[in-house]
Amino acid sequence: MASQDTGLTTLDDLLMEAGRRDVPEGAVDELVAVKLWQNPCWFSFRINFLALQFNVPIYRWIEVEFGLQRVEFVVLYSLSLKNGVTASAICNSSGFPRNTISRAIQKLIDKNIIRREVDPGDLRSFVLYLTDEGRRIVDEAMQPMREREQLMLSSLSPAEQLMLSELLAKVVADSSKWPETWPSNKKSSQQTDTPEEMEEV
Amino acid sequence: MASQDTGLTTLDDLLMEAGRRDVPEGAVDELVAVKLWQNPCWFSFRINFLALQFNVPIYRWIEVEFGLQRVEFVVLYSLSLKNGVTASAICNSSGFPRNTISRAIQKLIDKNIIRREVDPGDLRSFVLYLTDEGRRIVDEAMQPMREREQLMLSSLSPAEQLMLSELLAKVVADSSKWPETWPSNKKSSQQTDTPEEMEEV
DNA sequence: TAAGTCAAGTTCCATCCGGAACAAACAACG
DNA sequence: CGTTGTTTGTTCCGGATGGAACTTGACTTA
Repeated sequence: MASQDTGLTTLDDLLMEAGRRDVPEGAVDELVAVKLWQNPCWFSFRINFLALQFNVPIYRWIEVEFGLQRVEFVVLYSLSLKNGVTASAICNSSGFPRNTISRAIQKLIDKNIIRREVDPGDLRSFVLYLTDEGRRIVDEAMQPMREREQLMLSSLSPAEQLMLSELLAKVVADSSKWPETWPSNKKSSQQTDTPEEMEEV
Repeated sequence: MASQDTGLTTLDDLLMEAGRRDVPEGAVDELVAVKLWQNPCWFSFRINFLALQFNVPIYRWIEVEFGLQRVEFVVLYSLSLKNGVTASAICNSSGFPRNTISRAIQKLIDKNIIRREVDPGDLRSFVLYLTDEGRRIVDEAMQPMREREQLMLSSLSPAEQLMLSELLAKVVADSSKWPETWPSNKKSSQQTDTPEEMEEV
């Protein structure tokens, strides 16, 4: 199933098993080990796993400490990096749908954490700004977030961290080329497929 | 706030801006560019962004094509990598909470995509197996998933992909050392909600 | 054996989420 | 100017989600 068993090691096998020998047996949970090293989709597993390892503790803490949902904090954090952006810009850079972002913005305005002004150049859209309270929250949240990141990266040397940062940046910078629907053009292989009426099941 | 403005370039600045010069101006959305290169939490942004770029199109397609939720497919995929595991093992390797996984398992059993048997060694837990139908679905889903991954990695050379795989594996393999609550040493929920001095640095 | 503790799964329920439809402002074009 | 189509943001609503409490089985200790 993986690759043809020719006895040769393919590039895919190399990619999949990369780093295996550096890790002692039993250092990770058994199913995690399988997902790491016998997984054709090694990349998506690794980034999803790491994203959750960051998000779950951090957003739980933010919820307890500041009473903010994950999406609300994403909006707040976006503004802390660049004040005066619109809701749609936050959507595009975060991946959340419009209505979810819209609701989060409403809540943040009610809580007096951000404010908005009509964009004079486009009466449909609003430009968002942090309030002093919003700035205070972000500043307070930043240190634990950075500490968690640094803990997660602490098994890598500074040179390795630099390499990882470069590689990930290169991949992200390529993202505008990827189609948003998938599989892109080919209509799903097997015949007799009336996409109109899949309601069943 | 970022680093002391000494005029020197710190390691943090290097990490944050890594790869910037390789990307032409305007190749990415403006706010994405800021989140990439002026973001103290560069690592969590990059992995979260990439995870969403993979998940959103793929899980939307899986939903349409097979009528499976994301969590259901995660269970299914886990079993395809290692048959005969328990619900709790899937929780630990995926990051979803127990009850969410439990519900997904129920639905998959109802749909005849997996089956379960009582673990003879521990009557509390069940051992899960793919049915033929489950195997068929995973086999059919695998190719588009791999294609999406490869598209996302296509800006990297094979050598760079190998390096990225090794670095991510090293980080994941270190994950058992990270505490599940954060910040680890500080007090928690019962707040004396006065957001005071301990955070000032 | 009985009590106490822990671990695996399940159920309850308030909340959250996102697809789809919608209103309003812009843009293009005759 | 109308007409038509696109973009921005909001609302509706059914289904999904996860924290907390609960049930049952296993393990520990006396």
